[in-house]
Amino acid sequence: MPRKSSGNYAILGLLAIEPMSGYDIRKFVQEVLSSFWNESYGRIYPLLAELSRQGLARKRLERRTGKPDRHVYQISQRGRAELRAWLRLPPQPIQIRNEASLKLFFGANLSIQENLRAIERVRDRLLREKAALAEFEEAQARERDESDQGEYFALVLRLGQMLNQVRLRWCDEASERLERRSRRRTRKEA
Amino acid sequence: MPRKSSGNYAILGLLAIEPMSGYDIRKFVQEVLSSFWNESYGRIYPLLAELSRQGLARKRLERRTGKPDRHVYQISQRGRAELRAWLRLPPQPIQIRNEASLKLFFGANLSIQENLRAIERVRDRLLREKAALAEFEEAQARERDESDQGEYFALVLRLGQMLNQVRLRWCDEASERLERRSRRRTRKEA
DNA sequence: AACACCATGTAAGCTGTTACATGATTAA
DNA sequence: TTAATCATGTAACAGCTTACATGGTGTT
Repeated sequence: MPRKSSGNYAILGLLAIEPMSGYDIRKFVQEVLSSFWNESYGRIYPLLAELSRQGLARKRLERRTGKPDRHVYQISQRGRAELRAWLRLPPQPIQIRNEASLKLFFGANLSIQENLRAIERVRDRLLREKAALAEFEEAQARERDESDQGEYFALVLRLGQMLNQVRLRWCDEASERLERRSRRRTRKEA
Repeated sequence: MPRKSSGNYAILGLLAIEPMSGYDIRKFVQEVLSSFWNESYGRIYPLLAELSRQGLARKRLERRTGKPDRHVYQISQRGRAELRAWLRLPPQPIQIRNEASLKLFFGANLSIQENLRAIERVRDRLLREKAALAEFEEAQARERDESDQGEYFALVLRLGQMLNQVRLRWCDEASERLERRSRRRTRKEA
């Protein structure tokens, strides 16, 4: 049996937390998982249909007044079993494409000043992320969710915060190093 | 004009460091860039051909005795200009798929012990990465490369080390939290 | 002779994004 | 009525991996 792609299981895992629509899933992924996962609409809807066809999730129409109707998917017992089996497999290696790092690695092709500005922009992004993470933490603290799901959510949130913090520290360090180098250069030219 | 994919420029950037063959590029990416970038053979060779067709790199056959001949690509002046233009564009957002984090996020579907073992495996991977990074640092220190390229290499190497370190710290913290939770649970059952 | 590494390339097929099409509801 | 958000889906295309095919060279 060819191993199914992780996208299937990512969605199955979310349905195991609570029943969701495709729209919910997209939102959840963007808001909560974005620091280590992504799924687009173009994948979510076909994958939901497939999960439904395979009997791993059940689709039901939720009629609502005041808001558009929606298709809510609920994980089945077989779905949970498949999810657990997948969770036990060794994880695939991390896949990453960090264009900002790549560009800095090629920084020798630009001026030091341009690279300093690039690092500044990275820092801005990190500060915005930091604020978003802090909001999550507050929301979490307010909810006082003692469930297992709450615990694992807290763990990955903490990882996100630690990574964010260390990246910010790196920005400071890198800026300082480049500024020193820039000053050394000006002195030599004089 | 449709914006070309970053793969083109990643390869162009490597050729700007020194002339390389497809094989060299693959090796370099795996050894040096793997913490933030990846390119497979299936992309490298077609992209090299395209760069050559567009006049951004020149291909030449290097005949060697004692080793197989190889096709070495050298960046052209136009290639350097295109590279600089790309470097100045704002970077694409980070793309990441971290299956290990995703699985831990879904940890509530497994036992605490299973999740602890998963974290142990992550830690092992990180320790191996740490050793590889330390080797790089030593090689760097030995070379005493004072060029700009050496400086930018050192910067991204440093980022890699800081991220590795903080991830290891997170493993310790997460293990401790889960162990506490596990003990609390056993007490309650008693 | 076998294995490891060097070296180049292609084809099939999956993965994943983007743009498009469609329409409901709510608030300004 | 305009914009924002909620909501579902598809089609075209680009990105990317994997397996395969092929062959040279060096070491054990």
